[in-house]
Order: sequence, then C-alpha cells, then structure tokens
Amino acid sequence: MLLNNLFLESDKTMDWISIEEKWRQKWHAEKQFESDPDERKKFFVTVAYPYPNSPQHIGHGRTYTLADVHARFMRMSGYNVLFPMGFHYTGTPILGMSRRVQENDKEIIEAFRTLYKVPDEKIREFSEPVKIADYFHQEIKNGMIEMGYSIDWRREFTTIDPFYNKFIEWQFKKLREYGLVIQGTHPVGWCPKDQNPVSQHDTLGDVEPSFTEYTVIKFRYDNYVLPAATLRPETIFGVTNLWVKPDADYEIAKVDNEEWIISSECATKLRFLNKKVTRTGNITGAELVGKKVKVPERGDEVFILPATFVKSDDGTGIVMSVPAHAPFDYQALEDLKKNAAKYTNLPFISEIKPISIIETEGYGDIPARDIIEKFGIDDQNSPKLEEATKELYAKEFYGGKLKQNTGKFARKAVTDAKEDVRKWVLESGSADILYELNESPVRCRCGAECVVKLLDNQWFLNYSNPEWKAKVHSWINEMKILPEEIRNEFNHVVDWLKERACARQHGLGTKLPWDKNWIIESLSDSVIYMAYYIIAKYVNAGQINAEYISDSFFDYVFFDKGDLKKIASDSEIIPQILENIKKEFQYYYPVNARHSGRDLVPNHLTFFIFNHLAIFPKKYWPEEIVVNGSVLMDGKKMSKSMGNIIPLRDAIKIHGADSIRLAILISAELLQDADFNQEAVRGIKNKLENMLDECTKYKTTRYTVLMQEDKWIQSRLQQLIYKATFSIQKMRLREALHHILYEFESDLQWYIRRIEAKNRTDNLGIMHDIFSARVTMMSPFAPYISEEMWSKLGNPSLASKSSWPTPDEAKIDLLSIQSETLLSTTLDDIKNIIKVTKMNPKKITVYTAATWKVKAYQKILERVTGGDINIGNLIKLLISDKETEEIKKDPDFVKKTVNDILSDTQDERDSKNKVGFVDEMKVLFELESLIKREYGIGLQVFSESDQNKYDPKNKSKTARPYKPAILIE
RNA sequence: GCGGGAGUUGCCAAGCCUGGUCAAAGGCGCAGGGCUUAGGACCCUGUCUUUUAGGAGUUCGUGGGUUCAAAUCCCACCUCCCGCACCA
Repeated sequence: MLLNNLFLESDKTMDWISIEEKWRQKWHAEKQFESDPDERKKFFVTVAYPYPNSPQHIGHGRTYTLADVHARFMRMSGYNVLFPMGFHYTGTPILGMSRRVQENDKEIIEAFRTLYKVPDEKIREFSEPVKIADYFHQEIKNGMIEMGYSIDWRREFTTIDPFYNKFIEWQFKKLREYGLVIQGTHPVGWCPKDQNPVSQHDTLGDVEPSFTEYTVIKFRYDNYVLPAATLRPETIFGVTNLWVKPDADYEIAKVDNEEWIISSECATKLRFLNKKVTRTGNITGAELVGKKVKVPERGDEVFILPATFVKSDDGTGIVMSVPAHAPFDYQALEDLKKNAAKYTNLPFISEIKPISIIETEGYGDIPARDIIEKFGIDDQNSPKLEEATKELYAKEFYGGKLKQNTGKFARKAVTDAKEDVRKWVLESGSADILYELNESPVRCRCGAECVVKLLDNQWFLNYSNPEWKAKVHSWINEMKILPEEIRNEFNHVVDWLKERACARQHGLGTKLPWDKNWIIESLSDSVIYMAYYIIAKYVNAGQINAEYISDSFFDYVFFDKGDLKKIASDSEIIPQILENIKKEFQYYYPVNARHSGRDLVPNHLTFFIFNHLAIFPKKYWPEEIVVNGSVLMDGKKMSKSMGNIIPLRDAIKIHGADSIRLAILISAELLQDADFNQEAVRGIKNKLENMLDECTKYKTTRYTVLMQEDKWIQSRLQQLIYKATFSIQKMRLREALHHILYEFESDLQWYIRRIEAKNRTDNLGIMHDIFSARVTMMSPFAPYISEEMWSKLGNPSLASKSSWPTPDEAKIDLLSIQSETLLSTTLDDIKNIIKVTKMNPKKITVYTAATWKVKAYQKILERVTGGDINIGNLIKLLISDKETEEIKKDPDFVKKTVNDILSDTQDERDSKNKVGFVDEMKVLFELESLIKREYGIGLQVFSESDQNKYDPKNKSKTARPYKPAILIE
C-alpha cells in the first residue's frame, strides 16, 4: 500500500528504458566488461556476493553501485579491471523458507506472491530449497544487469556448485593442516523435538534465541548442594541468606557426582548441558526454610528463607541473597521483617543485616535501600523492582569498586572483579555454569519450547589463536581501508573475536571433508572465494570438471606447487589450460578492492582478512577494503513491517537505473546512511534530462580566438577535473558528484551570463569540450545517460571507453581567473549598494585604484606573504619609497589593504603574487555589457589617477586594487 | 562499558579532513511579485539582527585554548544514534 504511494508519480518525460536497453546491448556486443589477462596493469574489484533468498532492494544496490563506479573509473583510468559476481547459496534461512512452503504457511506464500511477485507455479517449486535460491539468483542477476553493473558474467558461480565444494574442502583441509580448525563444546539455542540448533529464522515470531551465562554458586547443606544461579558472582561476599519459594516442590537429584536440590525446570535444563541428572527424591520449599547452608569460600553459614519473588523456572529455583546490593533481596528481607509475627519459627530474622561490599559514587552503604526509596517500592512483587535492579546493576558494574571485606579482590573495579571471582569459584569447584534463554519461552517453528544445549564436538575456526591475530593486526594496519575510521573498528573486532563455530548440522553448503555430518557454515565458506572467480571461468567454459579435481589442482594454481604434467593428467586437464589458470590467478590476485556494507565489518570482512592471511602468501593478501553505510527510505530504516522496501527492479522501471545510481550515491558519503527519496530522484532525473538537452546544442568542435571568459571557464574546468579525480580516488563519490554536477554549474552560469551579455555565438566548440569532459566524468556514475549524451555531442565510440580526463596545467590561466573574480565581485558590490539604498540606478561609474596604490599593494602583498603584518613597519617602508610615498595622504589604506590580503586564502595570495599586475581598467570595461544587460544602463570607468575623470562625489579616492570605487546615481 | 558516528541559521542538509573566497551551498517551508479563469505546476526576489553606499553586530551542542584569522585545529563536558557474534 505504502509502496504505491512512493511511486505515485512516475513523471515520465523521456524513454529511459529504451535508452538503457540500447547502450546495454552495445556494451554487451563489444564484450566491454569481460576481462582476461593482458599487458595492462590489472585491478581486481569484488563485492560480497548476495544471498538469494529475496529480490534485492535499493539498499543492496548501494554497495554494488559503489563498486561498479570504482570499477568503471579504474577502467577509464587505463586498468584491466575484473569485476565478477557469484551467488551465496550456503545457509539455513532458505531451508527454513522452503520448509514453511512445504507446510503451506500462508504468510510466507503471500509474501512471495505479493511482496516479491513470484508467479504461483514457481512458488509451488519452492518446497525445494535450491529452487528458491535459483529463482532469486536469476532475479538479482537481472537487476544487476539492468543497473548497468560492469560485471564479467563469464565467471559467475554458486556456492553449491560441485567444483566450488571441492575448493572449499581444499580450503578447510588447509586450515586444519595449519591447526586453525579445532573442536570443542559450544552452547546453542536448541529445539529438543527437532534435535537441531535453532536460529532466529527457526523460531515462532523470529525471536533470536540469545542466552546469558549464569554462574551457579554451590551452597552446601549436609551432603546436599543448593546451587544458586547469579549474574554477579562477585557478590558472594555479601550473601546473608538463601531464598527459596516456600510453596514450590524441589527435586533432589544426582547431578554428576553430587546431590543437588533444584527446581524440576532446572533439572531439565541441566540435562541439555551434558550433565547426568537422576532424580532421587522430593523436598518442598517450606521444608528447606530455616535450614543452614555453608557459603563456599567464606566458610560461614547462612539461613534459608522464604521469598515469593523466587521463580522456579528461572535459574535453579534457589537464589542467593545480597540485600545490600540487590533490590529484590533487600525488599524480600524487609517484607519478612515486617511480618515477623507470622514467622515465629524464624526468630533470627531481625538480626540479619545487609553486608555492604561494593562502593559506588552517588550511593550510600546500602545501595539497594537507596534505589528502593528512590523508586518508592514497598513490596517484593512490585513491578518496579526489575527496573530498579537494572539501574543499580549497571551503576555498580560500571562504576563500583569492591570494599576491604572482599579478601584478595578488595579495591578492584567490579568490571574486573566479576570475571576474576567467577574464575576463582569455578576453579575451586564451588561453582558451575548454567545458561538461560533471555526471552523465554522461545518456541521453535515446530511448537516445542527451545532450550540451551551444550553441543559436543563442535568444529571451530580458532580466531583466538594469538599468532594469527597478531598477523591480522599488522596487516590491517598496512592495508588501505576506506573510510579510515573503520580501521580502528577492525582492530577492535580482531581483539574480541574468539573461536567461531564453522559447521552446522543442516543447511545448504559444503560438507566438512573429514566429518560428513557437518556442513560448513556460510560465514566460513565465503572468505577466500574471490580466488575462485579465476577458476569459475574455466569451469563454465567446460574446460575443467569437478569430478577429477583433487587438492593438488588447487595447490598448483594457488601455490604454484607440484608437477604440471602429473596434475594435469590426474585432473584430466589439458596442461596448457592448467598453466593458463595458474597464470591468470597470478595475474589477478590479490584482490585490489573489496566493497561491502558496514554490517559485515565484525564478521565477514574480518574473516576475509583472517583466512587470506592463513592460506595465501603475503603477495596475495587483499590490498583495500571499502565499507559503506546503509540506505534509508525517506529518512527511515527499511523494514518489511513498514512496507518501505523497494525492490530494485521496480525502482529501475519507474526511475531508470542512472537516476537511482545517482540518488544513492549523492545522498551520503561512504559511512553515512544514504537517504533515498522520491524528491531527490526526481531532481536528479530533471537535471540529467536538462543536461542531455544541452548536449544536443554542442556538436561542433570549431574554435575561435579565446577570450578572457573562455580562458577562465577552461581554467575552471581543469580545476573541476582535478577536484573530481581527487575525490573519486578517495572513493568520496558524493563529493565527486557534487563537483561535477552542481558546483561547476555556477561557473557555467557565470560563463553563459558573460557570453550572452556580449552576444557571442562563437563559443560552441568550447562548450562541446566542456560538456564532453563532464560527460566523461559522469560516465562511471550514470553510465547509460552518459553514453546518450556522448553520442549527442557527436563523439565517436563510447563514453565508457573514453579515458578519464587529466587536468592540463597549461590551460589554467591565473590572469583570467583574477580578472573574472574582479568582475563578479564588483558586480556583486554594485548589486549590494542598489539593494541597500533601494535606489533606481541611472548611471554607474567605477574607478580603479591609482598607480601608487597598485605598487603599494604589491609591496604589502609581498611583505604579508613573508609574515610581516605590522602596519607601522609597512607604512614606514612605503613612505621611504618614492613610488609609494603618497601613502602619507591616506595611511588608512595600508590597514585596509592588509585586511584585504589577510582575508584571502593562501592560494589566492600566491595566485595574485604570480599574476602581478592586473590591468583593472581593461577588465572593468568588460563590465559594461553585464551592467547593460542587468540594469539597462551605461557604465563609465576611470582611473583614480585620471585628472579629467568624472567624480562629483569624490568617490574615487576609496578605490583599492581588486576593490574599485563605485558611484551610482 | 568497549568500538564507531553525529549535534550547523524555521526544518532537511552541505561545509570540517586541507583554517581565510562563510552570515555559511542546495532543498523544503514562509513572504512578495510574475504567470494562470482559479488551484497546482513553473519563473523571479527576499528569508539572523541592523544599516538609504558596497558596512557593522551576533551565530554553527556547551565551556576553554591555539592563531593575525576558527563552523573548520586542540582540550574538557553535555546530548543523541549504531554494533558487540555463531546470524546472513
């Protein structure tokens, strides 16, 4: 519904679709984007390949468009650019989708039908996962072609291709050989019914099955263990009692070799954590009340007391009480004391005092009491307790310090002490670990309630290996990373990265070569695949076949290891072809630039570096990473629920590819979120159409003698080229576009104003050149319309085949720049005076500064450039010189001139220094035509030195160089 | 907490890296004018305060500092946004 609104107005004025089609065919016919090794320097640019579980939307378009501009720019700069694309089938979401189709899930089928516009007969096939991937693969590919991405499609592949599987197997064998694949246990969200790990896509309501690790402190009573689960093991020093739920039944169970008393819910949880749990008896909460337990590590005893806030399904059903620092505990204790009359069997209650162990700024001895008073809580079942607890925990965790009564942890910050105490109690055997789902209950799509399971024999990539980390760190510091801010982020990710599970039990992908029960997980089989683009070309051409390929093939291609003849014959490859593959790899590798969205920094991109460094020799390590932010829709995040996700192909149909490309690129610099909105697209479209119109006027390349304004606009063009090139090299594409599209526009306007005022028609050749250069520079950004403009300008061949322009120093004419600046500032001054005085001008006279002032100006400029701005010194100096002694009459001139000069930029001063003398009389005569055009009146120009000048109001004496005096009547 | 980003004139948003051309682009909104039967669209002018001569004053989250010169550099503080995993 919202979708339609966004596209209400397609305001079609030009047939963009057929223009795009026309040029796309030309490119295709010329095989423009197919890249094979040759004698040129290569540039290998890659983007993270898409996961085809839905059509791509504008957001996806951003990364690919950035990469495409990069590729096109480098191509025009003379490089042999390889820009390939593959498709990532590996993963579980497609599997989940397919299962829902099998189950005839209305919601997903409706989404396919209306949101993604998949034909019904296709949807029926979707019960097979690969069909989903295949369908969206094609859909995404078509979109990429329509967007004009300059991809070499001969190298396309999917990650379930048999040859790719061989490649991934090889990769994993290598990693294992280097000791980087290890085995261990690992907690996961788990469905007890399906006997499988669950991810967000497997749960009802798409809940992420996240969980928290609790420390379970073992309190002892007789031979029994009463385990209390806590998030704050450091508070063990402040325990005053335990809490149980008096009306609950507890289990006595043999857990491994100990007798535990726990809730039955807890017993279930423990079973999934690889504990042997056998129930041996029952006991009620009430029976436990009043008993004494021994506090581990402290050795003293505390009582078990009743509390209603205790829940049997949270933790173990037994809670350790730290009333000084836990609001729940404090309140429960207060409640007991209030009702002491009811608990005649517990006469010691009134003697239990909170033990304060943490000191936090802004809180007293008993922080829990402070916060309870602040929140106005008076009952342990108050809903406000949760919030109070959260606030106090955060405050104490980040700002608290342990007090003297905490033994060897005294004076430590809570942040550190928490981890230290946890280790200490775990090592001494007085604690255990329990995992608890954060948002229970989490239900699997099958309906069963999920649990946390400790998986045995899970395979990990050992990203915590210190040597590996160190290597990655040092390479990150050498790599080119754009934008620069991200470098720190990468380093930080490397620091906190731990072992990562690299195989799962279901999903599409490659099987672990040494343990076929596992499938290599999607973020592990997509880290060095850029090397596979080289091979894919030969696979697709039918020159090599997965069936006969063994590891030696990859060793030969990537490491140049082994005997060509033997490997060729083993792999059933013609030796020459094997040799070519190897040479091609050596030519294109390493990856020169990898583009990706920001969300992939903490995972894919970091793994990409890790794995390249592990597997390849240094000369093949990636050179550059370019990271971009996401795309917003009218300032809001795109989301299914908002209905503001626009499929890329729909957008192309309505706006045309070029307008979308520009809209995405121009609205933000790399790291910022780009805002895509209708208004911006329309503005761009208008702009492009107007430019195309303009181009039809400038077919001729004929030149006449260059006038001042011609030299000026040519100078400006050189500066534009310089600035645009600089920006684009730094991938500041928004900035580059601003220069090319908008900033230069004001120069052009001034130029046209000058031309029209002088009624000139002999400048079409200059306009042709200017537009050609501009169109060339636009070509990487808006490739289709640039071709159209290029041909309208009468240029041969293709814009995308032309060379990126280089600035021509010889065409920068400083004198004309100074002259035109003088003209326009004088014109501005005149305009300003008329505005302030609100007068109706009849006649305008301007006066240039006297000769001695010009000389003085140059002297002052020289001194100021040298750093001397002392007015007194300057005046002395000028008086002492005959040429400028007239300064005596007007000492104020020095101060004003110094200010003039100081308010110029350094460049400006240099330029004035270089130019030296500007004949202002001559320049200002040019003003006449402009004044005539704007105000329809005449203009006179005099020099201040002129004896016969017309100067009724004695204005001329205020004239300064670059600042003529003005008289308006 | 750690890491990253941001705070600009009514609103959105450029400028900051590379200090001076910055009272600060552009768009929206608003006001006046043109065009139009009217509305819309479109075009022109204005839009911090002050000023009948191109000027002056006060502004770029807050407070300091560096500099001849600060939206821009440095320091401190305040506020807001994003990420922190086994998920593509």
